[in-house]
Amino acid sequence: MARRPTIRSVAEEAGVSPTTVSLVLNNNASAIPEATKERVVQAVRKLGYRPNPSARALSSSQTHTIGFITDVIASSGYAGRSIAGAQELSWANDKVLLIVNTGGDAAITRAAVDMLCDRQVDGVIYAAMSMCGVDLPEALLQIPTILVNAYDRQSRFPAILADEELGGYTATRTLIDAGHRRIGMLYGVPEVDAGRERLIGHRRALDEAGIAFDPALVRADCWFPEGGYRSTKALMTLDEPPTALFCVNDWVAMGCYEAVKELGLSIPGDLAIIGYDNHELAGLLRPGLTTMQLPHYDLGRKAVECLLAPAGSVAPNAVIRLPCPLIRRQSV
Amino acid sequence: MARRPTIRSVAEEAGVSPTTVSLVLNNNASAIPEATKERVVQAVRKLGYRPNPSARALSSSQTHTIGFITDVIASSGYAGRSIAGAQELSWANDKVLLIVNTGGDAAITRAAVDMLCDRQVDGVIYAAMSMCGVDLPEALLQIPTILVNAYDRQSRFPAILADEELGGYTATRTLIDAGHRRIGMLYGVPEVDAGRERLIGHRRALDEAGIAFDPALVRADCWFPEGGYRSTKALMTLDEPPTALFCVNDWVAMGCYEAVKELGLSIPGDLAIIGYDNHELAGLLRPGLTTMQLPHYDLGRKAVECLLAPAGSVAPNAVIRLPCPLIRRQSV
DNA sequence: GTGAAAGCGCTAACAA
DNA sequence: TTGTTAGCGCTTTCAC
Repeated sequence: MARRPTIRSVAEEAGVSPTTVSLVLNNNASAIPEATKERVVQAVRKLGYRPNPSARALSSSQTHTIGFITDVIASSGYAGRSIAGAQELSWANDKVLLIVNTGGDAAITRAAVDMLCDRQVDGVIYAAMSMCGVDLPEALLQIPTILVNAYDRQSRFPAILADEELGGYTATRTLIDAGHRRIGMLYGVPEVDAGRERLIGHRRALDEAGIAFDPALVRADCWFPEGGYRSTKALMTLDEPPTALFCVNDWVAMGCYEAVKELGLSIPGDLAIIGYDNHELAGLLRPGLTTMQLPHYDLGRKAVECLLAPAGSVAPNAVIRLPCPLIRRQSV
Repeated sequence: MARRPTIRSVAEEAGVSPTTVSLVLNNNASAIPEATKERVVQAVRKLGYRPNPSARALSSSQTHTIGFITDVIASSGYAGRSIAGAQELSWANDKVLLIVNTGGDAAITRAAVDMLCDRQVDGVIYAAMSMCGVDLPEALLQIPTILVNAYDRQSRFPAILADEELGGYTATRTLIDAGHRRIGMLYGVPEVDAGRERLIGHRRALDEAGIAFDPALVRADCWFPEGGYRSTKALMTLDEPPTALFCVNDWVAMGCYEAVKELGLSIPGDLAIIGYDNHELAGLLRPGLTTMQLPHYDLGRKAVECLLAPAGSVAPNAVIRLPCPLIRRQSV
């Protein structure tokens, strides 16, 4: 099998030294005349030369590689989108992603971090599948690190998060702008940070519009369709039922749909509904579900952007929040 | 910042040469007495020595890295599961996954393959998100390559696929075993290979049970809930309606559920339903949807297994089919 | 402007 | 059984 050309063969072909070739290829060739450069470039092309990354890594300690650690690859497909976002921006910058999935296991996480240190990655992205606080191994302090959809309990690393509060605000605001004044919220379980923040945003929108918050219109314990179904039935039999509902996620919204249908009401005529997550089925419901989209792709992309930024330009305790776009369909 | 220990420092600490250390660390130490080995191991531990992968790669041309190329990271989350499967088995074998997403672009695919060659990966996995034939760059012939959820149009690489035919058979067989004789199928669009194969399996199960195939009970053009809804309504108003339905996917099954509910019928009493895909919502439906699970995780795992197997043990034109497990819930 | 030479940390052929 | 030596292919310092 034909050996690949080396920098030496290129140098010979161009009639220069390996140093010159290296200089030209790495854009450190400010002092080299165009003519020489051109000869080198021609030789490279002619031989089809491609530098050997291992050799480059050994002598420069730069691998052009970014480690991407995930805790749990949820079946939801969200992980995939963050990975895609990170991968695409990496690719555009000639970097490549090294992936490890820890299953949430602390020992594996430690081992993964060690492995990434060994491999001299340029940076590490730690992505959690459901937003939460995490404790990460000390060793990560040696490498530029950034968290996605998670925050470090000790604030040692910057975090990129979806702006859930703003999302909750926007969702409710959308309902208000559509003319609603009696707006309920099917709120998730308190353990989930995201749900809590969405509720805060919901209340802010209400306040801002001068609508008194009515605890009777908020139902907790909704996370799956079943909960949405039950809560909707309960709310719609109130003396003064809501005319619009903000659901903590699309699953809950699906439960609403079912309840509304059974009650013989119509969406959005009798009840406007807005969800959260832009689940793959949201667009297939009848009517299409208006919802807030989690910016997983953007989170991954932003993480790489931060890693690529000049050292020090992102404070270690920075928290960057990315907006959740509103996906307008027909349910509001 | 303290430098990492090198093999030399370990050798000095242990009072041996770097060669000896290398031999011990790479299990080529058959000729080295226990006592010496022990000294080396102690020194390694004492110094916290970890070999430098770049250096190792440079001199051995082995990177312990597997390239994983995906075409489109679908929102369905399936990509994530194949990646997880591949990653976990890789990890268990001290290998690591390098990920590239091509978005289905041929130029990017070529560039990705070149990059993986440059980086001297031990092997390449090409995973497509919906099962299909693909044309891959020539350059891949130089590296052990295996396809997941896709097959090479020129049969140059082995492929790992879900056994859709067997899945279709098992689904229908499940219905037959539950006592049904009039079994319909809501069959997908003909362009999708998977749907066609599921239909073939369906007919085989019918044949085997001596049930005549009745074309009136098969409806094409179902892929989303809407289609399932319409087709179910149509089938259930037949003179002799089916007592069971095999849906080409869970989305279609969801449409069935809605139609059945509207018709005032019950599942599985009046109509048994079995789906395909084990969508994340399948378990949240009432009643829980019995369905066939796509073995994405296993496909990824199997791919790594093949790559790790001794060279030549997997024929280049091999097609390995993995079964889709039946997920029993309450709809049959 | 350009090149020689010394590594980067490890492996492996060969010698002892 | 162990050590010496010569690379692996590239970067980078320093001298010409």
